[in-house]
Amino acid sequence: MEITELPKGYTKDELIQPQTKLSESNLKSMLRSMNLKVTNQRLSILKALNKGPKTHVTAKDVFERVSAEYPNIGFATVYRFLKETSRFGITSELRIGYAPTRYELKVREHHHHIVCTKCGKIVEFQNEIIEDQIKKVGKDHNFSIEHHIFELYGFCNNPNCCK
Amino acid sequence: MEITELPKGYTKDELIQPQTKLSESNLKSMLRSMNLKVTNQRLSILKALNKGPKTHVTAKDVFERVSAEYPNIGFATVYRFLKETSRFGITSELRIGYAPTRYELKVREHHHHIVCTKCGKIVEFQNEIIEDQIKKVGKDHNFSIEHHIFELYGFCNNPNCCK
DNA sequence: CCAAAGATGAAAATGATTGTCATTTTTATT
DNA sequence: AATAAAAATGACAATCATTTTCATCTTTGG
Ligand SMILES: [Mn+2]
Ligand SMILES: [Mn+2]
Ligand SMILES: [Zn+2]
Ligand SMILES: [Zn+2]
Repeated sequence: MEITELPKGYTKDELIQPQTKLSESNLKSMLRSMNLKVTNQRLSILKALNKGPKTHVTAKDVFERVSAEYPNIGFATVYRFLKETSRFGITSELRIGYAPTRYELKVREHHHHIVCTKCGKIVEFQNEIIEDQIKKVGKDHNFSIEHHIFELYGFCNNPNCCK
Repeated sequence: MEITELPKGYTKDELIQPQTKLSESNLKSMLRSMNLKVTNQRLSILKALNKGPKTHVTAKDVFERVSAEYPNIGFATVYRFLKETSRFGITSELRIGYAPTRYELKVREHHHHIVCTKCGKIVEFQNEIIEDQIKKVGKDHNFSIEHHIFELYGFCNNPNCCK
C-alpha cells in the first residue's frame, strides 16, 4: 500500500534521544554562516529546534515553543526562517504521509526514518549499502543526484504501541 | 540539501515509455475487484491513468483528460476515486517535492523514481539490493514494514535538459 | 548616531484536497 | 421493464498548511 493516510497517532511524543545541546554562540554563528541577521526570533527558533525530546517538529510546534518567549511571533516568520534553514542545509525536512512538514536540526549524521503508522513513533537508521546503491543508480542513469528521500512506514512491534 | 522546492520544469512531459494498454473490460473488472460500481466517470479516469506518454499524473491532469469526455466531471469525483485506487493498490502515489500528488497505475513492477529538478524528467529504476536492505532494516528495528517511499532528486545530464 | 538593507507581524491570498448534501445513477431484485 | 436501496456524482463551501503583501520595526556597518 502507498502512503495514503496520516500516521494516526502522530501527536504522540517521539522517543528519539535528546540531541547535542548547541550554545547560543553556536546558534549565532549558524545564522552568520547563512548571511542572515541575528534576531531574537531566529535564535529562539533555533533553540526550539534544538530542544529535546521531540526533535522532528512542525512549524506549528516551533511556533508554540517560540510563542512562550516571544508572544508576538508570527507564523510567517517561523515558516520563512524554517525554509531558510532547510535551504542552507541547517535543517532537513521530513514529509510523513500527508502530515505537515517536520524539520530537524542536522546535528546528527545523515539518516532516514521508520515511522510507525499506528503510534507515530519515529526511529532513525543509517544504511551504507543503500547510500552506495543510490550513488550507483545515479551513475547508471547519468544523473547527478543531489538528494534523496527515503522513509519506511509500518507498525512497531512495541508493547506500548497504541491499541 | 533537502527537497525544499518544486522541480522547476515539472510541467514538461515525461519521457517514460507508454505502458500496457488495458482494455475496457480489464478496467471494469478492476472496478469490480474494488467492490465499486462501474461508472463512466471511473472508467474514464482509469483510461486517463492508462494513457501515455505521461504516466505520472496529478488530479488536475486527470480532471483535464476526463473533462474532454465528460465536461461535467467534478474535481471531487476525481480526487475521491484516485484515493480509492490508491487505497486498493491499483495506483501508487508519488509525492515529488511540494508539487501536487501524482498517481500512476500499477501496471509495472515495484520501482522508484529519479526526478530531474531542472527539467522534471522522471526516470524509473528498480534495485533489489535496496529492497533487501529495507527488509533487513525493518527486522533489525522490530518493525513490520508496510511500505516505503524512496525518490532520488538531481540533474539529468541530458543535452536537451532545459537550461 | 544613521541610513540602507533586511526582518517582522498582521492580514489576506493561495492552492491542493476534503466535506456536505441534494440529485442522479447503478445494480440487484421483482 | 419497473423498483428500491445503496452508492456515486457534482456544485459549492470549508480546511488547512503555506506563502505573499506591505507597512512598520531592527540590525548592522560606517
Ligand atoms: Mn531524524
Ligand atoms: Mn513510475
Ligand atoms: Zn540516505
Ligand atoms: Zn522499493
